[in-house]
Amino acid sequence: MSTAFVHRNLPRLLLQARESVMAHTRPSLREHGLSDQQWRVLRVLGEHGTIETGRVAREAFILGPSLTGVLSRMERDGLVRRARDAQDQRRSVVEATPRGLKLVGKLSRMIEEHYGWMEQSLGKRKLAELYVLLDDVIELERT
Amino acid sequence: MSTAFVHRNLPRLLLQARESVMAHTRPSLREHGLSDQQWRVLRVLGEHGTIETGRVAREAFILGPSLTGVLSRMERDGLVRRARDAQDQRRSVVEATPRGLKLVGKLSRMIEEHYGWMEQSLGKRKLAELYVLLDDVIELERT
DNA sequence: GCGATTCATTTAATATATTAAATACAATGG
DNA sequence: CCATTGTATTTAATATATTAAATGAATCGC
Repeated sequence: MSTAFVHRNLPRLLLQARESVMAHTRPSLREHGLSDQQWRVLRVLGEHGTIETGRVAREAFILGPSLTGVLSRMERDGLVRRARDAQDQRRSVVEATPRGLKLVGKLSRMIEEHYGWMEQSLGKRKLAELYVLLDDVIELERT
Repeated sequence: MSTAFVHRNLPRLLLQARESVMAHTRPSLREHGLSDQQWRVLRVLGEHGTIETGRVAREAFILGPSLTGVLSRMERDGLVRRARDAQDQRRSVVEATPRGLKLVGKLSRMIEEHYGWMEQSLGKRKLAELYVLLDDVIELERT
């Protein structure tokens, strides 16, 4: 009406695209009692085994203070175990419990199937292009 | 370590890309006392004038219950004004105050400059391609 | 007109995000 | 060694997200 925006709303588009992808995954996560963040943490633990919480925060893209709560709830639910790092008492390390690991396996298979579906419906080529463009945008920040 | 993911983490990439873009805008928003969500709302109001809160929710990509709180804090801060819709008493309508509109103008100019910078550093062509690919991904959900 | 249904928004309860400040430990220089 | 400085995590306070349920108003069929 009054204010004119020449360009499209890129942050909003990225948010919408993310929601669109997660719309397929989320119901499965919820069925297993996982929040988006808990899944991100679990996935990182599945890839790395026992690791420092600081690294979990970076890889799962969750800020420290949020991670504190996420991990304690996951501990409460028997998905992870925490301990102080023996070498450096400031740090703490986390690992998935057997139950947590089982969940990662089950859900990651499901998600890989989803990628297969996306490659078919969107095209393997386009998906690869998207990865490259997103990497480029992410790189811009480091400038 | 144990679990193997063949594909890249698309939701995470989209999240990172969004953060990367917002990293430029956010400091200006905060200087003016705005949260990300408040800016999204303000931007919508700048484009549409007086509109129903339901539409604000859709366009700003904020769920109803969250919007309730966002709007009351914005009202508290003198950025918007709310009223019941005369025709349909279930709905409520919002509009930006003069102060809110002034902010939209100032920040939208700043943001348009940012797009100019992105077009230069990333390339106008690539940015356009990204828009198309994101639209495609968003379309997938409607299938 | 009236009851059932539908629709828009809000309330409630819990989880997560954000920023600043606190804590607790480690590394370092003098 | 000890005081200083730096680092990892947590606490605190407020804002937002998420899901279900409640409220209040419109609509529909009869």
